[in-house]
Amino acid sequence: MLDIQLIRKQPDDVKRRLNQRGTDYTSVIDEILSIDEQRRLAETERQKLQSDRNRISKEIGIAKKNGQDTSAIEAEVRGIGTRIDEIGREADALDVRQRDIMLGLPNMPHEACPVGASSEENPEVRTWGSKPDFTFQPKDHISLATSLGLIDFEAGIKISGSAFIVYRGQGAKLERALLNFLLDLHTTQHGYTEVAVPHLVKPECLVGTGQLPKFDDQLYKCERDNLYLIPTAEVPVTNLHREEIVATDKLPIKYAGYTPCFRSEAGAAGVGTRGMIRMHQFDKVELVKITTPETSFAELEDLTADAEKVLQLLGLHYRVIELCTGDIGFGSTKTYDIEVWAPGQNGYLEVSSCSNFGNFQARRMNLRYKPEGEKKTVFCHTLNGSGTALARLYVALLETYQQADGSIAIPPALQPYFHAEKIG
RNA sequence: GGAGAGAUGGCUGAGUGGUCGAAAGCACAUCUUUGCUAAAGAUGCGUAGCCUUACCGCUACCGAGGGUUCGAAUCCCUCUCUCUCCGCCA
Repeated sequence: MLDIQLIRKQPDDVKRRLNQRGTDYTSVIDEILSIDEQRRLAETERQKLQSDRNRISKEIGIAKKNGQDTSAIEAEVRGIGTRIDEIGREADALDVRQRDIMLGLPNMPHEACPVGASSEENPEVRTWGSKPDFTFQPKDHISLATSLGLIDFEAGIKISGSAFIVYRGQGAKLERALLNFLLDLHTTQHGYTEVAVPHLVKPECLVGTGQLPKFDDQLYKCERDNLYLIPTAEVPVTNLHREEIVATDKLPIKYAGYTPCFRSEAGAAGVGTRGMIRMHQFDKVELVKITTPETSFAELEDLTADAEKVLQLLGLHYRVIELCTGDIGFGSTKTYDIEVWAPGQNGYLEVSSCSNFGNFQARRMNLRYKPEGEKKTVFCHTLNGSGTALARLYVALLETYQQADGSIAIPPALQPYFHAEKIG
């Protein structure tokens, strides 16, 4: 959520920066300002009336003690009460309306965020490694995983429908090995605390991280219990500190957590959904940081490097791109995507998206800290990035390490977890 | 699922209709004094909003939401959560 004070003070600046996303927010900001002004007028009036009522009610109390008749003055206060109800309803309605609009408003891209209209204009920041050469025609992960019996695509469809898969045998073990490798790397080498969190969350958590109210159709919901399946561990992990004033010496807080992720992917069916590249359920290790405003952008660089380390250790070629203003996510102010090379796709797959949300999420979940020597609390900055998504990492691994005889080599870093040098 | 108890400021914990935003203690901050790895005293110390250049001031908040009343932490209703016991269960 944006700061209403900032919108009031620098509306043109806010409009300019939001409009860089490629949508015109001019009229929305004007509407917010108009509602805000009406709201404050009503609020001031209400408070004045409440003040009157408090004062007179106290006088009544005193008069009654002295045995005086107060019926006339009580009638007067009753009238004030009626007016408080009226003006109060108006103020509350305006407040709700203002909040609803504010919750639907995206974050402002950072000033340094590259301006662009779409993903076409995302600049490449750096690359690591190179595309592997094959002496044979490389296969894609679908045929590799099927012929080696690692993944049963039909079984996934049978029990849950399309875009669900079943890992079997060595295939299931490979997924488990990757998970352990990732969690161990981040917790022992990068200083993250491992957390295992619920996979079902209350709606307010999703409001906190920004998925609600706007992206309700992308989520699986358990209607009867009013709980949602998490689309990413970002939601429960960041919300661990919702409504808190965290101690300054605890910052930065760094969490690594594995969870499955559930996404309905409404409207995403069709192109690019074959195999295991886009699924309704996939595993992911997520990195989350809660920091002070001063350090968040440096922490973003570190977080991205932590995610890159995964691909480096596994020997997978990748590139890092920065998302331009037209492609950046709803709550983010700056985002790096890490894309791994998948030979069977002849293309790059996004395995991590590392973002700094500034205080956008912190405002929504009221997450603050009190700086040393300051009286006022300040909103924290929140960051997260995949470290990394498992399914696409799995794809890149199979396709990169496939051998001429159809087997899959296991990179050395993963062997202590997989307990074998190859599959097949 | 059944029965009971509870929810007050960073913590402990008073407060059952009228200067209660809330006693007291602890913790914390500043200062003073005595001194030496501490003690005593003084003062301050919740959050948010409105109004203000600022100061001042005002309003709301005692789990949440309604209600009664001139006036609610306090009375009534609904809900949520926590704890204890029973049942069921991986």
